Amino acid sequence: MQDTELALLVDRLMRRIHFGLQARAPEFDRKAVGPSGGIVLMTLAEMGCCGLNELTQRVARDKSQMTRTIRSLEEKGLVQRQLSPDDGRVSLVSLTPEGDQVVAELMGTVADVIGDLLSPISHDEKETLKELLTKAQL
Amino acid sequence: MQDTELALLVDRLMRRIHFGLQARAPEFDRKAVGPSGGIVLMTLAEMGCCGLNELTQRVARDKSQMTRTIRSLEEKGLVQRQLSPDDGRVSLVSLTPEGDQVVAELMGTVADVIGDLLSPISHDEKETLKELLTKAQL
DNA sequence: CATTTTAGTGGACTTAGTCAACTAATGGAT
DNA sequence: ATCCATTAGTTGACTAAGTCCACTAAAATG
Repeated sequence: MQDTELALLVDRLMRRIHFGLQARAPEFDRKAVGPSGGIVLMTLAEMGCCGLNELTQRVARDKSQMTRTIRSLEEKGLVQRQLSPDDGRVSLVSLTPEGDQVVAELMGTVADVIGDLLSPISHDEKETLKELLTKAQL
Repeated sequence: MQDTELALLVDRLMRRIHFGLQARAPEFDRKAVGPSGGIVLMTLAEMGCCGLNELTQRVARDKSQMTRTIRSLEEKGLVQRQLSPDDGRVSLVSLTPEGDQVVAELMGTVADVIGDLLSPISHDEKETLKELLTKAQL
């Protein structure tokens, strides 16, 4: 019943990651992708080429918002789209080479920030945490 | 190095909780406190009476935003403030009886939503998750 | 075919976050 | 005491993100 605490813990952790990244944004976010762009880019790196809708589901955001985020990333040359040959409705999104590079930098910084934040727990505990969160989400 | 994944996992979980609550908001959020108000109320329940700044640190938000959130909750009669007798700068914030009640309903719904979302993992695993997240944050 | 779903887009609006400037109380330092 | 730096909180102006709804066009259903 008091799993409520979990919501607060997750929220706090998220916010702290956010703050950590924010502080270092000037150093690494040359393309000004911002938090939402960053999430999308990293997710895209994880999923490879995929439909916009699929991506939207994964990051659990509104599809209209995703349209705008992708457009912005496209304008920055980090992402490209092409119509699916199989289904004329879906537009497949993928990282450009430049996008790959931005993702790499981004991931480096994220890993740094998380490393700092989670320094109180051991490597094994981090793995456990990751496993649990992964398992929790289907 | 690929702790990056953790950021995505945490973000996703947060978003799913958010969606789950959003969907049920009409049923329980009579006071329209919204996500940010909800976080503050629950945190306040956890901390008891505390200074605004202390609260701001805990929820890891901007203090100017907190000023506004608290004012809104105050106008709804869910929260009250009084100047600290020890320090004329700090205004102590606490839940009103009505605030307590709103928090109780809110926590019920949050527990529900999290229960649904985390159904793939066992009770023990949930405890582990909570412990790890707690330990991770000092 | 006609109908319903599904993918994606656009508009209008609300909420939340950001950043800098400001007031006022406090805690030292001399 | 008094000057100075710090800390708590507030305000304003702005940007970013989320939400909701209506819409187009391409599948899928049957």
